[in-house]
Amino acid sequence: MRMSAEERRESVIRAAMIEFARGGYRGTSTEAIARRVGVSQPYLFRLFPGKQAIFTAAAERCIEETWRVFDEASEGLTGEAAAEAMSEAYMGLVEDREQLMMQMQLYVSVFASRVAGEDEIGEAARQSWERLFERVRERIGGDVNGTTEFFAYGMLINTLVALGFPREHRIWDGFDKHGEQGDGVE
Amino acid sequence: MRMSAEERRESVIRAAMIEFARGGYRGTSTEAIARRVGVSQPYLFRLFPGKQAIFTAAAERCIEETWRVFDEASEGLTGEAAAEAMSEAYMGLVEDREQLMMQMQLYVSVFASRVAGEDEIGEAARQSWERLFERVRERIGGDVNGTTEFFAYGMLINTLVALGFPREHRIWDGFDKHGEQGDGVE
DNA sequence: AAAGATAGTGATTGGCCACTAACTTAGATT
DNA sequence: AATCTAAGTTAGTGGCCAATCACTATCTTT
Repeated sequence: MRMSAEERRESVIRAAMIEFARGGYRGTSTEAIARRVGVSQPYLFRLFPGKQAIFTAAAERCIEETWRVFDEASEGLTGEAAAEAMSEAYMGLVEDREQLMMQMQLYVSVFASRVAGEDEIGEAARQSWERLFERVRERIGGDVNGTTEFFAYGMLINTLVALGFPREHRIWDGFDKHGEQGDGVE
Repeated sequence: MRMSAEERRESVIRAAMIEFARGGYRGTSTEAIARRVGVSQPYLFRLFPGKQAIFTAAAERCIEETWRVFDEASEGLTGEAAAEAMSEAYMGLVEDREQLMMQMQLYVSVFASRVAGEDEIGEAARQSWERLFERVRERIGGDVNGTTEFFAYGMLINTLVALGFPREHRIWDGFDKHGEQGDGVE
């Protein structure tokens, strides 16, 4: 039961990803996170300076993990083969929806906090995103247009999954014949 | 000052789009919406059954308005020309960010409410979205893959704008040479 | 075994917020 | 001018929630 502060922080981040993914920043109580961790609510504030910091940590972890999945899936591959491997891996990644929704929550939260005046979280998010983009680009082989297309289809996948379109729905039809055009999705 | 209930509802929806876009569902108080309308907060509950209903109305309006912009921009055009016109119009649309962020807020809220058990808002959102897709497809000329690509780039635009990447940023580079590949963005 | 440090809890608080109930004002109709 | 109706307000309530404070339990070191 008892563990080091660092280990606890780790499990808080994992729990926070799940809870924030579901409820967003404002819709998630620190109580809910603490309950999931199995720890008292006030203790969170010993591990993190505040709720905002927990969210930021979860968001950063979320993007990192995306790269981890891409990296594993495309290890040793390049070009089109790498893109296809990463696309397939991404479809699997969004399947469990926590990763996906945490991503979306991050996007809206960045905007909200920018409106509120503080853009720290946005600064961090942009950096993480750009790094992810560059890593994917490198893995694919340096093609900027191809990488952009890769992410474009990824963002559409995000939207359709978030909206709850089942994979059999005809809205997904445009993904089927896509290998022919060399985009690497599906 | 005094106006009919229907007119008031209209201005509530417009105010709600702005406020919900910034704060999301949970992060927006009915107080804030009422203040923007210039009316007392309890009066909102005479015009709408509850906060949720206000959000739903704003979300639906948001998607409708997107089509209105597409429709105007591409009137009389077909195929590639229509796609290009709509793409350009979309870049303008997301410029003022309210439309864009309301869209994103809708996506995360649909997921959240699905998790919470009620999928009514999701049902409505999927219908609106599919209709938008079909309308665009029809305007473009029936090509499913092209329409999918159109929306894919649209969703990437959403993400990059939400994250706050300025248009000069290199992350946008992949959009530049895009006409060559026949996608119609920028 | 004592002492110091680190992990963790219970109780509380001040503030916000969705929603209700009861009342008031403005405009049209007779 | 009186009346009816629809627009709008003031006051209030119960519930939730981030953060703080003061405290306890467990481990480690000497």
